[in-house]
Parts: sequence; structure tokens; C-alpha cells
Amino acid sequence: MPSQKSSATIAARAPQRERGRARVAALLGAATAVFADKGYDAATMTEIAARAGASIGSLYQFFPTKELIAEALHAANADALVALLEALAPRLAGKPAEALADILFGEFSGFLAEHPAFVALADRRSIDPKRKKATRQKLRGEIVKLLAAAKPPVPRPRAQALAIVILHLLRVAVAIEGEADLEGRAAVLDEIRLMLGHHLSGR
Amino acid sequence: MPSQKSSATIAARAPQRERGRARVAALLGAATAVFADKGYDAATMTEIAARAGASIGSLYQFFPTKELIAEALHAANADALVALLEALAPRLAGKPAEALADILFGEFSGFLAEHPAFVALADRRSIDPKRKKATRQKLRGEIVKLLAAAKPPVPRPRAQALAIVILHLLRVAVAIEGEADLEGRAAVLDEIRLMLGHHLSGR
DNA sequence: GGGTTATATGAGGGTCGGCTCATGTTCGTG
DNA sequence: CACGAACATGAGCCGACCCTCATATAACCC
Repeated sequence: MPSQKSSATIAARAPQRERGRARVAALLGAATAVFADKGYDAATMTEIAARAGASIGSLYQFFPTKELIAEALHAANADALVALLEALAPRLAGKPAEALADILFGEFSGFLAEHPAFVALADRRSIDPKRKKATRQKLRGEIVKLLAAAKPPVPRPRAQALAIVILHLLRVAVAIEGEADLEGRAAVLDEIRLMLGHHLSGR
Repeated sequence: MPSQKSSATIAARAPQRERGRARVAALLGAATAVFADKGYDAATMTEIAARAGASIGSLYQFFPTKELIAEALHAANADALVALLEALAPRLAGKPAEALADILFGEFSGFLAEHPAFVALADRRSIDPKRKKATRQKLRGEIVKLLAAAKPPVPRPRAQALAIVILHLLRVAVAIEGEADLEGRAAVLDEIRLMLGHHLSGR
């Protein structure tokens, strides 16, 4: 299979010159900010263009549709997450599943701090179910790999179910981190880490 | 404090005659359906009115704002959930926390089947934070009560954190139930129940 | 420099949805 | 019955937002 293009490079009308690439980067950055703090529906193309210091026309030059810029951004984020998990494998190989959980929580939290639009875009209704399922399975696959490489390796079939649970727990943890009422936040996070850690380490 | 009105009865312009009460009921029913399968943003007042067999004017007679009908519906749902948890107390008193988790999962799933708009409305951005926090704390309080009445009672401070975790897990479980890929769904749910059960029962 | 392609701009078209209002219709009440 | 309050109706206003397009500028290539 020649010329495999990463889904991160999907921008409907690809830029050709350097100036274009810079624009696309600026636009994606602005889109990240706007989608992150308004959500997909409330985000407006006008604001994205403005925050990027571009005109609406320029925005539509590279992303002919609101849906398309959201897709491109989400795909790039998903690729980055998968890459992060892959890069994590060597660091986690051989460690007990318990420690694995701890590290995953930290890394995930950091990732979402740098890609704040990821959850908002993943949650929006009206996503192509094919794409959604594919993304999810790639993420699950990475977690399964990590589980298989842990100290007492987790057997494949159970690992599949565990991966789903872990991904959900990671999202819950991030949601709790972002909640307004600070009170007892740390205790709740500890509780979750403990629970998952115990559950992963046999009993 | 006299004339305490349940928040479930909040409909900005309250109906006076029987016909009005029936309309309000029909409108709330239609709103439930529309919000549930389109989400708050994509739901339109026109469709809500149509599904209720009413005109837009009638809808606005009782709910002067889209925001208001969403609030009324959500408040009613929240009240129903709290009532359900209160009614559950006698049935659960004295049981081990483990069993408590199992029953909660079942009840929660049933509740959301009958109030399908609850999650969609709770998740929407632009909710009054005061109201959001109040609702959450009421729910947490109910869970804490249940935990305190379990076989080995869970001490108050830890119960607070546990309640938050439990509520999140309930939502995760419901989300998984509603996912398209049936494959291994039961296994995942069992995994979650097991994990929480073990964690609640001492270790 | 001339030609050609990539990129930039922003006014405005078209649509859609929340909401208003003037005009009814029903119905409890005296 | 008569009167007024509660309720009903739907055409249309208004603003917001996605997107188009005609026109302009930059930059690469010969």
C-alpha cells in the first residue's frame, strides 16, 4: 500500500504553499479553542476565523464545512492519542497492571489539557458511526496491548472488556478534575485509582 | 414554610384549568422525546409542539422559552430520581454494600429508560451552575444515605467520595447499555459491577 | 515582466429556528 | 345568557449562522 496518508493530514482542500500550511495550523488552533469552550453546536465559523486572524473566506478555502474542520481536528487528536499510547508501551512493559492504571491517569489528564477539544468533538451527536467505532477500537486496542504486556499479563478476552472500562474511567477522572467544586476532588480521584488498581491486580 | 411547591410543578406560566394541565403534560412528553433523540441544541420548539399536537403559540403559552421547558423537564426528572432513591431505602437497608451496587445499576437503567431525556438535559452546557450543583448534591446525598444504612455502614466522609464515583459509574453503565456494538456488552457491565462491588465491600 | 496558481477578503444570499402577537375559541361563573 | 379569563392558533418578524462568490493580492515559474 503506497502513499498512506495519516488521517491527521486530512484537510479537505490541502494547502500547497508554506503560507497555506501556516494558515491551516492557525485555523486548527483557533478551532481547538472555540470547540473546547463552546462545544460543537455553539461554535461559529466566524469566531474560529477571527481567532485565527483570518477571514471567513480563508477558513472556507481549507475547510469547506464546519463538519469537516471538526472531523480533521478530531482525527488529528485521535492520532496523537494513539501515538502517545504507543510511545508509552516501552515505559510500561513489565510493570504491574496497578501501576499501569496510575500512569495512564496521569498521561490522559495531560493529553486532554493539550487537546481540550477532543472530548467535546468525540461527544457530539451526528458523527459518522463508522469513524466513531474505528477510533474507539484503535484506542481499545492500544490499551489491550498495554494490558497484555503487564507483569501478570491480562488474558486477551478479559482485556477487551477491561479496556472499555478503563477508557470510561479515564474520562470520568478527567471530568472530575474539571469540576467546579474543588472539595474532595483529590479524594474522589484516589478512590477511582484505588478501585481500578485493585480490580486490575487480580482482586 | 408554607405552600412549598415541588420543583416538578415548575412551568413558567402554570396551567389553571384541566385542559391546560393536559396540554402541559403532552408538551412535556413531546419534549422528552425530542430532547432525547436530538439533544438540546438540535431540538426545535416547532417539533415539540407538533409532537404534542399543539400549536407553537400554545407551547409558548406555558413555556415562554426553550430553556425553560428544558429546565422544567429536567427538574421533574431529577425529582423523580430522588424519589426513586428514597423509596429504595427500605428495600436496601441492612444489605451488604455489594448488593446495593447491583440493585442500583438495575434501578438506574430502568429509570433512564423511562426518562430518556434526563442525561441529554443534564449534559447540556449553559446550565445554571447553582441548579446543577444543587441537583448533584441531592443525588449524592441519597446515595450517601443508602451507603450509611448498608450492612457494614460506610463512614460518612468516605461515603461522600464513593457516592460521586457510584453516580459516575451508573452513567457509564447506562452509556454502555446504549452502545451500538452489542459484542461483549454484558461482559463489560459485569466487569463494572464486579469492580464496584469488590471496592464497596471492604476491599 | 508576464502568466498562472495559490491564497485572501468580506459583503451578502439563503435558511432556519426562537419567539411575538393579533385574533380567535372554550369554558367556568354569576 | 353574558362576560371575562384561560387557552389556542399560525403567519411572520428578527436575528444568527453557514456558506458562496466576485474580486483582489501574493508568490512561484519561465
